Amino acid sequence: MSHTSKATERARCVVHVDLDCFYVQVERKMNPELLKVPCAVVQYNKFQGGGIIALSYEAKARGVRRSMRGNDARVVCPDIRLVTVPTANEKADLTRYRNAGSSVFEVCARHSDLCERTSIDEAYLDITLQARTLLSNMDEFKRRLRLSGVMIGTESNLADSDEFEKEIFWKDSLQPENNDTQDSLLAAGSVIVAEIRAAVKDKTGYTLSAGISHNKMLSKLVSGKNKPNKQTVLSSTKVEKLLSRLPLRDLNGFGGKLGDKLIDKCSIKYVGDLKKYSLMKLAKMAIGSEIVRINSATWMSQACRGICTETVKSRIAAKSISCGKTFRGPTRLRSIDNVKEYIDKLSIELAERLQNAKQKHRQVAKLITVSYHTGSKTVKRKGQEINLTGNISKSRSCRCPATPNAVNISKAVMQVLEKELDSECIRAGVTCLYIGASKLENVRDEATGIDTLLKKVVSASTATSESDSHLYIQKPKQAAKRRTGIEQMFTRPLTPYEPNKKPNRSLQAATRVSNDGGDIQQKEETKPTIHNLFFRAKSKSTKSNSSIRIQNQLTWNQVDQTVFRELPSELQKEVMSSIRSEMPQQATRRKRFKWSQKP
DNA sequence: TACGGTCACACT
DNA sequence: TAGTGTGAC
Repeated sequence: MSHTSKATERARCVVHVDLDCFYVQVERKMNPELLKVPCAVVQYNKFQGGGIIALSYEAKARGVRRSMRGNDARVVCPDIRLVTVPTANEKADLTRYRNAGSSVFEVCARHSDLCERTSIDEAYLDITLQARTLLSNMDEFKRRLRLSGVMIGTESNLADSDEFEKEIFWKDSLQPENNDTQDSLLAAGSVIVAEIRAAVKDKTGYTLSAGISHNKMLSKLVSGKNKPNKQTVLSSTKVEKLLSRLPLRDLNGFGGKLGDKLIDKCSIKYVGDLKKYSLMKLAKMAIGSEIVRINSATWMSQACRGICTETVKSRIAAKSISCGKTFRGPTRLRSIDNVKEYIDKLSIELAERLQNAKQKHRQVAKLITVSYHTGSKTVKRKGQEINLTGNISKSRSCRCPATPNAVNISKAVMQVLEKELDSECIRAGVTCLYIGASKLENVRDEATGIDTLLKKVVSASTATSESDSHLYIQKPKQAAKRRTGIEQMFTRPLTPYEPNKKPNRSLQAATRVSNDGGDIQQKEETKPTIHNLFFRAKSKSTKSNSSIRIQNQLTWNQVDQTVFRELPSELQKEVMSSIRSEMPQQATRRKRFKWSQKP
């Protein structure tokens, strides 16, 4: 990556924070006897000692693995301490971990520009502006650097790593003196992250690890490289080499069926191997009898080059709340009464959590969804049992009751289920029940006191900007015209570009699609799922044609210059060649300008 | 009949 | 929209 001042201006400092063996930390805080001994947190303990959901580093060192049951863990580590997750309403109750996580990310949110919680124990932070500010004052930088204990410019913590890792992962080994490098931004970021981690430790007692880099994908990739309780920096200069040797499945998004397919059918071993497929080849590439979708091809094409333009949002509250339970083996539910019994229990938990969301985040749900799995459906033909459908999984929704207490939720859910669960389903047995609340919207204050009225005014004037509040505020969604592939990646409507509105412009997130009213909606990055990467047999014939056809519709005027500039030169050439046939003269001028930045 | 309980999100 | 499926932890 070039170190032009333009690149430095655009560079972001994105952090991924990850709490170390979090459930264990929570249990240890409650019971210090568990400190420094091998221990694991298990869920339910009736079947083979329960399923392990968290492990201390001492237990990992003794050979215990997450895939083991509690009993297996005792075999390899006889003195392991097993702590059982509390239960409520006959199911595992994760409230204590959820709340502990919230306390951590509230601290993070107070200390960073943007904090986006992505799971019970992980979040992304964007500290670009803070890092830039720190970088602009070298004396201050050096003072805080000394206090933070961050080692700048030395290779450390890698004594046990192999030579390749030593070259790639430097723990905060960046040179901040040269203000014009992107690395200096990360160096300043390192100091800020160390301060945030110290604040979290101080306020909550929990330790976390962090990855610091220029985008979400890269920071997540390295946040676990020096666990526990350490942070790792990934310089942009090391990205290409790192990805060239990174096993494909290790990159976020490739860990599932997609990764398997690419490895099996295309002999791709490392992330970098994907680069040998051009964007167009990725789009047309056959994997078995299936074809990669073009919009996911663009995602892959960027990912294998270390490009990820997804922005960090400001949100620490969940967008949906759900709870459920599986009923394996003999516990499967075989009567509607039995189903109701558990829906009642789940409703108690959901109602409590909704109450909490209202108090804490002023959220109210609009939609209730129930989903269930049943066993196989079979019929008898000519005296033989024939399996018709295999397991069934379905979900149905209904409006959330105005007063979402347990009784009302259960009543609404059962109304749906009684229609849905026919005698055949009941005969097959229900193996899984989930209920959830979604479409969480920001509730208006209902009290009428003068202070509340004042608050209302304040919230109306400020709460529309996500960055002004750490609460997630649901914006009215508008149906965007869906665009795919290259068109989606490079086009933008004719609206003024606001360079300072966000720390960095996002590539696909910058794809703003005009709606009827001229409103703008941000289209987020396409996530690669096996579902959206491969055409299913039934839709193959029609959909593939429309996807591939997109390249012919692209014109130079639709190309987003800021997006184009960020692409590696080979991708730029590819895009150019795909539209060259209709290039107008004006475009030629632009083209020369662009090429001049990429020698 | 044994990797559970949750989340987010893409796509149709 | 509502429903289905994937992926991650």
